[in-house]
Amino acid sequence: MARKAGSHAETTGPMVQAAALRLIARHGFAAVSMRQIAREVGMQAGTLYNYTTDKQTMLFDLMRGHMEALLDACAALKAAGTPLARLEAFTRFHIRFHQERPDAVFVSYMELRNLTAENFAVLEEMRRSYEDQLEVILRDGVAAGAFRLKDTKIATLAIIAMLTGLTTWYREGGRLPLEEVERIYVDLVRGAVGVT
Amino acid sequence: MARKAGSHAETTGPMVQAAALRLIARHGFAAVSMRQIAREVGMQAGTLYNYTTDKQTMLFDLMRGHMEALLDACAALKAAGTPLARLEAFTRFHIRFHQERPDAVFVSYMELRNLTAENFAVLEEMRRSYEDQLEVILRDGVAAGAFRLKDTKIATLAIIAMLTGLTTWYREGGRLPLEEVERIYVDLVRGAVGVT
DNA sequence: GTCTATACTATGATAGAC
DNA sequence: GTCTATCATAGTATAGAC
Repeated sequence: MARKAGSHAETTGPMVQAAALRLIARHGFAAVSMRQIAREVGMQAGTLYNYTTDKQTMLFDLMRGHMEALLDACAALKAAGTPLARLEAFTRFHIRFHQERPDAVFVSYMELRNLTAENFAVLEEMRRSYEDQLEVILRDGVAAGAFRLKDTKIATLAIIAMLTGLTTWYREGGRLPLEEVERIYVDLVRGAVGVT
Repeated sequence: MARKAGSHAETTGPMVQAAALRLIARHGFAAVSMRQIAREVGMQAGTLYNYTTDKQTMLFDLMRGHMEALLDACAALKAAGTPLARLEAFTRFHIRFHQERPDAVFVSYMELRNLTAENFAVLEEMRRSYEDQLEVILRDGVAAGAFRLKDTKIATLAIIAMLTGLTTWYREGGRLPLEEVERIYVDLVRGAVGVT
């Protein structure tokens, strides 16, 4: 099949997504215009509509893509070993995954209110599904007598908030290497679940 | 001093602030128009400019007001007792203060990127000052041999992130009363700092 | 202090030529 | 697939009457 002149769909699509993600993370969805995104990619505003039906869909696709990648990567974690070992693996996974994509994390946590009700519901379901992965570990640990927790649901939310908070301050090349930061958070999490 | 007809500065000013805070928390700063805020208060858009010089100043004043209230209330905490007692007092204070003002918290954490560089710097300094209150407690606890922490700075940020995360899910009348939720978080924090 | 009216700029999205 | 041009609407902010 011959390609038309000026046709670059396979590379341009991802470029549009990358530009949108970066600008939205920086300035917020409502503050970023389609013209800005187009300029960033080097095209005219109208051309963007070859890659998305509208601005809302653009945001939703970015956020869904991030959550899908998160769930896929999390599912690939081997759920073997003691609850403590699994908790450690989850902690390190969460830190690494989020630290590698600060823009997507930022957008996924900050722009929920700019989604339509339907799109919001889809993402909420995915978020809940991710949280469940951690809660199962916590429940297993409590059942095995390894963890001491009053409420595994609240502990789940508290731990995820604690770990995700890292993305607001950690920058590569800072005071500590990520390896060391990971170890520190693992210790904080171990303590929080009552491992002594 | 006679007041002009239609003059309600003392009550209208706070009403404008309250409407702006609520709308911005709901939809985001960039997504809310001056017209919307005016409509919420029951005035015309132009009249808003009797209460603020511009939209940016309006946002900044809201955020600064929140941080000032936070720092004042935190300073009023008696810094007495053991490090563990002070840590517990800080934990309960942070939870209560944030839970009472979900809109202000939301705005203060989400709209930093919509501030000018100068305004941002002011708020960053206030935030750092608040974090320092907790870090002093953690350092004292480590010095006294009561806490076991590898890095008090990271522990400070981790604990604050964990506690603030509560505002994203806690709603009055939910599964647990705030009193109980507080107790659970106190336990999580105690564990995180290595108190057994 | 509030209103109406308006200046000026920007927005999301579409149509049609190439 | 991209561009230019455009539509219809909405944005912040100001001026001047009352």
